[in-house]
Amino acid sequence: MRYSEGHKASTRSGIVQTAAREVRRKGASAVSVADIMKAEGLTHGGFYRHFKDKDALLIAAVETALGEVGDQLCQMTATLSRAQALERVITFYLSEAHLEHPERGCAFAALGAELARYPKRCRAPIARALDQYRSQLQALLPGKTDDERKACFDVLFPSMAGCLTAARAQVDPDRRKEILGHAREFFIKLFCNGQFSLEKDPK
Amino acid sequence: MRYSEGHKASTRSGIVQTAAREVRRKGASAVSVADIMKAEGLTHGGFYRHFKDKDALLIAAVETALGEVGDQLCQMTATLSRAQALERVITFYLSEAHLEHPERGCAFAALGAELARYPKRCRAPIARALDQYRSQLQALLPGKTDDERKACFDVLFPSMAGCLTAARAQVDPDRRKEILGHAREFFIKLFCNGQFSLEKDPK
DNA sequence: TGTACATCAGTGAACGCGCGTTCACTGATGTAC
DNA sequence: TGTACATCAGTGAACGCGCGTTCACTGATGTAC
Repeated sequence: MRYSEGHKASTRSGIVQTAAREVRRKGASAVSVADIMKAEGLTHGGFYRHFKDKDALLIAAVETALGEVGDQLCQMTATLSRAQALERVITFYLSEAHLEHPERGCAFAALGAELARYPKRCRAPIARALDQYRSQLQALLPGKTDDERKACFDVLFPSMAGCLTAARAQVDPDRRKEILGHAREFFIKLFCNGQFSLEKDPK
Repeated sequence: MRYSEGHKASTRSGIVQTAAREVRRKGASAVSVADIMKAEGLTHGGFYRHFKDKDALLIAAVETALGEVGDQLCQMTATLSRAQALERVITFYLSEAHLEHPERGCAFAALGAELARYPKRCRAPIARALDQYRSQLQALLPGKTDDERKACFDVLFPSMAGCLTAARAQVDPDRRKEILGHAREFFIKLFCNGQFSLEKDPK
């Protein structure tokens, strides 16, 4: 059968969206090409009309997942002052919703160390996507220059991701919330209540 | 053939050691029972004389890996004051040696989100092992009570692990070191140069 | 002391399974003439 | 306008492969008598 204009692009986009969700939920190695295609109502054979191989899908999925959350964070803080924006970002990132729904959340938190173990060909595009995530979000962070804001990102986001992951690694719901609470309290106090200055020490 | 006393225990221990290393290097799903046994000079069939299944090995490997690094951190700080110990811990955790050698480092940093996706039966033992890691290391952390030190662990270790993971996810060596440097500078400044107090606000 | 049997860590062929990937095929529609 | 052919997203059987797990077997040594 012949399909309408844009049909192929929309199929591809659906595959990527589903992959972005499932990869965050189960990890890259636990997600199969056939599962993704089935979720889209297709069969596995057609996959290779859209992607060279599974690695290409993984790259697209991670890029999409990071972009989605980046956009979401920018949107939800668009009308806020920088100080309010930062508190909003931290509160959202360390929220119970984010804890319970890795499949809709930050891909770095969901995949973490897996990203560093992807096949060689995937590493560079993924590293680039992470740096792009930083570029997108740096405007929300404190610092007088872009370099300072970037340095802030390099610490704040991976740190929050680590705490979120630690909470997710726990089983007991109270313990999960406890870790998240400790982290939220810490980062809010630190970055929003002015107890710590990120400025360089005058040498 | 019949083996000397303690032979079985030492074989088992060798399997666990190798698994602890390889799991941190490649991730749990990329390590096969056959590979581990081969590395021990054995064949895959004998594995089931030592472990019920692969999950049981994973649990033992994670417990062992966490315990090793916990012991190492305690030993290297045994003769130091608490302030010196904390700086030593941060410097070691965020060192380039740790960056480049996940297979000998912190299992939480090496496995991260994977731990939260292990088969159900593994989750509780692993969560317990993580809490034991915290109990072992809390004495090195600032805080007036055990609860305060535990809360400090809940933030500091996952945060450092997240930053280490972010560095490992990068490809360019300079960028890897840059992230690690930002994190080291931040945590040292914060916890060792007294710019931030972890005490609760008096309400 | 000698003999028959029990033990049990380790062997390696075999199993069923799910995976990524390939490929001949389908069939509705566009296009050339 | 009608006909023959080209296009190409999607199908589903088939492939080779590596995996976790099972199991009948091995063989050196311990033990019972």
